[in-house]
Amino acid sequence: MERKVSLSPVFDARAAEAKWYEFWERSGYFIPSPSPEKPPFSIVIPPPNVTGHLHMGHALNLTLQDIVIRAKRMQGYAALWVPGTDHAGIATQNVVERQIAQEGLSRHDLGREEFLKRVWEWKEKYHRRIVAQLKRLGASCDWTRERFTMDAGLSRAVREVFVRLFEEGLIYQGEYIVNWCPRCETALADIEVEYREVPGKLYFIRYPFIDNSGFLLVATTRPETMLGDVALAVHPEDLRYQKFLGRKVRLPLLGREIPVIADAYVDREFGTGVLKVTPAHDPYDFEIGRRHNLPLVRVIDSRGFMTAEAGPFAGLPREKAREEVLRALEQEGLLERVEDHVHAVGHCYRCGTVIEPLVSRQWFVRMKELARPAIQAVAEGKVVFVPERWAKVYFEWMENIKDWCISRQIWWGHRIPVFSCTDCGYTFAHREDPTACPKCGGKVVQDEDVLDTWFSSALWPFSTLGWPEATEDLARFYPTSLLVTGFDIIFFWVARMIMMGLKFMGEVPFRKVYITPLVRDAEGRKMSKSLGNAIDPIEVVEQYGSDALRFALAWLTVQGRDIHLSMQRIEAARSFVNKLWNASRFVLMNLDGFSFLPLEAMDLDLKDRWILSRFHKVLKASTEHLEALEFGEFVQLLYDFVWGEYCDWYVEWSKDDLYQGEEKVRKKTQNVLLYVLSGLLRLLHPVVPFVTEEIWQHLPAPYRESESVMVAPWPLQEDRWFDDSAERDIALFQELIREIRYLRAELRVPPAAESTVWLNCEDDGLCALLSSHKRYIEQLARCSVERVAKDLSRPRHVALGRIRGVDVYLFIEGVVDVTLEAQRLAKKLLALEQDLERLRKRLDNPDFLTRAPEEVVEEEKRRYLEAQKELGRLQRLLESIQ
RNA sequence: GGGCGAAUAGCUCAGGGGGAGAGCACUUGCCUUACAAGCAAGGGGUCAGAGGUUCGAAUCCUCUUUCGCCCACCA
Repeated sequence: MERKVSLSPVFDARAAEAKWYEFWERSGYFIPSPSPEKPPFSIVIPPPNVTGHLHMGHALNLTLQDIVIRAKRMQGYAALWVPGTDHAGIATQNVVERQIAQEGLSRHDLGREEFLKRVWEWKEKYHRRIVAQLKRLGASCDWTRERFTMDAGLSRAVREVFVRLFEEGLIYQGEYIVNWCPRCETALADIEVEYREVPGKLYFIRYPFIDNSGFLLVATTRPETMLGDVALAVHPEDLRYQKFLGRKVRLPLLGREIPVIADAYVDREFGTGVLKVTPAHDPYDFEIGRRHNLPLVRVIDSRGFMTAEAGPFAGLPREKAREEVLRALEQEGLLERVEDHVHAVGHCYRCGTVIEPLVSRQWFVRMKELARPAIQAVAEGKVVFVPERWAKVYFEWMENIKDWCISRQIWWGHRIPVFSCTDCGYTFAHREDPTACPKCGGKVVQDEDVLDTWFSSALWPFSTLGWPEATEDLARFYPTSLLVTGFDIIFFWVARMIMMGLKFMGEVPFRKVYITPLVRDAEGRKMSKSLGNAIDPIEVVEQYGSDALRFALAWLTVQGRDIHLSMQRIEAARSFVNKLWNASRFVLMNLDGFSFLPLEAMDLDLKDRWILSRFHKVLKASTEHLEALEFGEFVQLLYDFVWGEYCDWYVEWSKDDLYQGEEKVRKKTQNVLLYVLSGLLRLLHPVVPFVTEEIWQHLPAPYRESESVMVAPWPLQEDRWFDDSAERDIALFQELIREIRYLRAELRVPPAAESTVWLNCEDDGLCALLSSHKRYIEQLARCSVERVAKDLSRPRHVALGRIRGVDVYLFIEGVVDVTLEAQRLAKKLLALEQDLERLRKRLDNPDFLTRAPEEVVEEEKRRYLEAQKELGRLQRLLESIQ
């Protein structure tokens, strides 16, 4: 069978990407095999925000998931990757609010229904965009199973979960102080608050006793909240203040009389040791207030403005109120001093606004009870974190878990399915929307709030598979096999999925959690739009191709360190893809007269046995790395093998056979080339799916084992191809070739000129090996090996080279520069002497001889003898030229 | 305040109890019929510092320094 192949010298990534993704999807390859004998392997995608755009973190995440899922598919699993998107409550609502703000409108102008209509429109538009971006990366998701956190099925799951938790008393409503974003105008969960160190001030304010017998000095960072003070507190054992307990002070500016109380929470060391208590605006003051039955005085409203309670400051925004309060205090001489003070201030994780702790009525989930089995499951290894250390982070949080505030005062999300009767006041959760009060038949109204977006995310691994229906998918693919996500959402998402999975499925949601590193820029800074250092993955795909990006990301993914992504690294990856492409072109362009031969039927020579040995070792090691989710090591091994062994040596040596070998030899080498290439394409396919598919499609049968590399079987690894002796021999040839190349380069032999070389070997075995394969040397060192013998005497006009066991005599034009020759050899001699010295020291140490393992001692002795022999020969060689 | 991670070539990083590695960058020479996104050769490092364990430490332990991250109720 003859094939004429003409392929461009540069891989056309763009054309391949469009062509092959469409082909794979059309062929149904992304859909897991229904065949029951195939074991299941499943991943659910961390659903990207529907209105978001793909950033490098996603690209990394998706690449790693795709690598695993593609490999598992080839390894014979029914591999399912469930795609989907998240409605991302606050984030999405904010985006749409900003958009309508450009029309001069607020959501309240539109009304709930109209506003939600706009969000849904937005969602449709951006959903298409994000899906298109996933596809460009090559993600082999099963799009027939795509889900959205607010689609009908998932909404049902959310409602089912809520109602069950409600009925079990695990969801409750209460009036508590919560983190409030005055810009988003909603409550936030504790973990949705980001604390940032900001330089601030500590203000020392005098609170005069009502009998004017002096004052207490209080330090605060938030003077405006003093308007809501209801007490001063000191530590009960603080001797400085005990005498004031029970007395009253006058609240500056407002004149309210407030008591001095004792509470152990107060830190005697901080400030003056006197704490102003503002239960309505500080979480810990709230607790103190409860303990002491103090009233709540709200001076800041839900939009961050001062309330009527703030007296003369009513209506001011909180920042302005601070200034005014300070000015007023100063005027009254009550502001004693101001100190610089750095402290952590909470910000909204969605919009960055400073959080205002406010008291409001919210829904909470009791977490302790849910957390207990989830802690146990991880402790027992039912869920394994990779890298392991993240389990510690998980435990730490879970063991100190607080109740979860799940209500949000926004419109975009799952409406809380709690209804109350306007007539009798009966409040209940319900799976369907009720038409009337079940108690009195009166009119019911639904709670206005929606659920935290993470509530629906927590159900993702089973809701996407059809729960609460008992679907086949659920039975087959739950628990899922692997979750790939970032450490930043271990609390938000991973922990909650484990809790909910155990609660509602009675089983963990995934067996393994792979925590990806963070993608940073080349300088190690977080990639962000504001820094302008973000590399847009889609732009990279446009410029370098999806394969290059995927390869670069996987290459950099090693345990225990963030990724520093640079364009240089992406270029290097692109170069590799092109290298693979060109090596394949070479193989495909040299298939004249090809016909298939099984390896067993071939007359394999040294280089063939070597490359097959190396291939099977690499196959074994790389497969193990992949199984262990060591992506960087997996990729590095293949990179080194493809470039440093297959291309640099085997392909080069094969040229003799292909260009001038007899037919039998040519066929043999064609088959070895194809055998290894076909294996490499399959090994590399999970990382670089497009280029491997493009090449695969050009492979001759039977190396193209299937209609697509995507559904080809993983290469079969066989130890019987391991051949240490061939590897040792080839290593010698490589060493020798490098020595001759080195001499030629040093002596400035014109690259086109062919050198004459004699090889003086120290034993017959070496002679036989080198002379029988002297073409290996001639091919790659551009020389003619005229003589290979033992005890060759050194001719005049040669440059001297030396590797273990072999003197190299390289014939040169004109006079030999003895000084240079001596320098070169002396360099080697020095290295050898140092080696010998180090070995001698070790062997002279009786402790080493007695305590080191025997094989180490033997090895060192062997090295010593070899080095000694080598040194002798080298010295004689050096003497002979002087 | 507690915890975690990192420090190795100019840069980005692998490795890991017994001979210092890669990519990029750099120097030199090559458009050699797969590839100049390439080929060949070369220079370059007290493996952060100090102790300790060990026959042997870049590697394990302790401390220190620097950087980064997470958690935490000092207003």
